[in-house]
Amino acid sequence: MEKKEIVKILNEIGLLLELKGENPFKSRAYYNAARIIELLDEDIETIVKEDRLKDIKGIGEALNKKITELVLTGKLKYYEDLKASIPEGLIDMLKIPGLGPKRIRTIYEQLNITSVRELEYACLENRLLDLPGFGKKMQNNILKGIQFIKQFSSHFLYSEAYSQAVDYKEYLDAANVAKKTEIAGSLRRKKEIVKDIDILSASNSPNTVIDTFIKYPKVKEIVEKGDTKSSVILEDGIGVDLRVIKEYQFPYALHHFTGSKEHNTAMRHRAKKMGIKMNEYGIFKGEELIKCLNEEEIFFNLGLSFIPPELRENMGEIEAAEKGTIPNLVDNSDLKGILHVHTRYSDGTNSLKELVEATRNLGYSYLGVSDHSKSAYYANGLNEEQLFEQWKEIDNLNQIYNDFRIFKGIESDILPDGSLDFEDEILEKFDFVIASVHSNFNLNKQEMTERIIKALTNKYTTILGHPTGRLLLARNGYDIDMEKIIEIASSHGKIIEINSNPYRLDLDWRYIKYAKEKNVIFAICPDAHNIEGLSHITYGIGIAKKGWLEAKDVINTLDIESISKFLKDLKQ
DNA sequence: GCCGTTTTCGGCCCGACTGTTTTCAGTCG
Repeated sequence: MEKKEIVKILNEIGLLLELKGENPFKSRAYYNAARIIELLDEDIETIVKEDRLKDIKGIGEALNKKITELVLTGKLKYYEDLKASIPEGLIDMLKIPGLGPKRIRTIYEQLNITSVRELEYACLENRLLDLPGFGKKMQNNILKGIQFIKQFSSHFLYSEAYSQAVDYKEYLDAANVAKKTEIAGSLRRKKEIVKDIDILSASNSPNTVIDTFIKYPKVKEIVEKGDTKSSVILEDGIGVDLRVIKEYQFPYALHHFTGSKEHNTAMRHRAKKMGIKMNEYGIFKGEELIKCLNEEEIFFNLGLSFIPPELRENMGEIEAAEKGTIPNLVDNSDLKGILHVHTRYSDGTNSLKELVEATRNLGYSYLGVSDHSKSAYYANGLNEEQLFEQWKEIDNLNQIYNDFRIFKGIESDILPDGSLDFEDEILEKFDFVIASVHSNFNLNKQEMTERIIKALTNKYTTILGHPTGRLLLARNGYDIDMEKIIEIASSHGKIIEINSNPYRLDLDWRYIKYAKEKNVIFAICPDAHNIEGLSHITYGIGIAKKGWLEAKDVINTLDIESISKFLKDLKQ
């Protein structure tokens, strides 16, 4: 059984136990185990077969037995029984804001309601009013919550949320009501998908800040308004939380509200072991505050070097900070050039010359052009004749600039049988070849993996484009064995793309870290279809950071001479 | 259900807000 599936089942058991009203620490043990399995670099089946599961901290006798049963038989009786004992609809109810396991249990036990739709009717009939702990307001909120989840999906792309957050922050800054305001939460950690926007302000008069906060013109609904905290929903459905603290508390609160929850939990455990209490208001030795002017000093007081927000996912960053091995993360300024753009020759909207000028004006020293190949008829892919025409134009432009170089590339479709889209005599003339899947997504896992591996091991392939093929919030990636593909990329010296398009952000950062450990090299590419698209590269940088990448791991941090040589050597 | 320099039981991270109460439970982050 697949790791992903095991993780899902363990999490679901945790949830079901909560709904059953079991010991909360018991369900936490399952959540914890799910996370441990999720972060395993090694193949779970191997671990189980070698009976090493029980050696992992957090997996005891009972979980060892259950996970082993799952991995070996693909089933778990305990889970089946548990699931059968609880109506499915109760899990859906958890999506309603303000409803947690306890209240759902009450609703189920007292009113025998088993689905969101039934719950909605019950609210309209005022049947919740008589339940213990419920009242008119609660019933209204549940109704509103049901409307809300009907109307909006609960997640947003990083790029969308980030631009909303920046606008909100600018509004607050302009109002000049707080001494400091920062965007925190998953946005600060640059997660590819976020649930809401977290904003943190420092002020001695929090009410003024909150009053200003809720008057933001784009606010559609005020969900909560307290003395230090407020939540609103914006017109486009995204929720925004504001916390106001005192100025001296700002670094502690910034760390706290940046998260992740898992990182914070691990940090508090560490602090506790050192006799330090840690919360959003400070770190304390007994009652006494340990003064910190910034996050660096907080980490320092816990015996750690600074951990960049992008790494705070409890994926080994605390251990690395303890050892002083936090990587010097790649940054926008490290990039010397751009690869993977589309021009008007295929489905781009700017001319080659316009893109070259734009790239040059942004301070880069080279541009790798990669229009679609001939099979991509939907994207106006280039045939040989059009290709020769483009090469001629590139040659001419390369004569004009002495400080800038255009590389001839292609984004070649990976055909269903794994072959590339041109004959070898054409392929060998490119400076670089990006191989990407754009069709026949529904092959089974083995077929798809073999297809991609065949393309990847093609002599002329330089870069594997958007490796999982996912479209965030819209389409899951193809069914492939990514570990295997990463291993092949590593052993064949092939580059893996970090596609910076905000809908893709592909390769996923969780795999990037894994691939880096296998010595894979990356290219951070905008996949731009117009001049504005060049700026997407900054999202790719965020994801590269989350994958622990340094400049040396990224091919387009090389200067013109080095990358020319690198690309030439790859073809040998 | 897990864990152990307090080791086989008794803890397990912490605080704000809301809505319900009349001192607190539940939810959320």
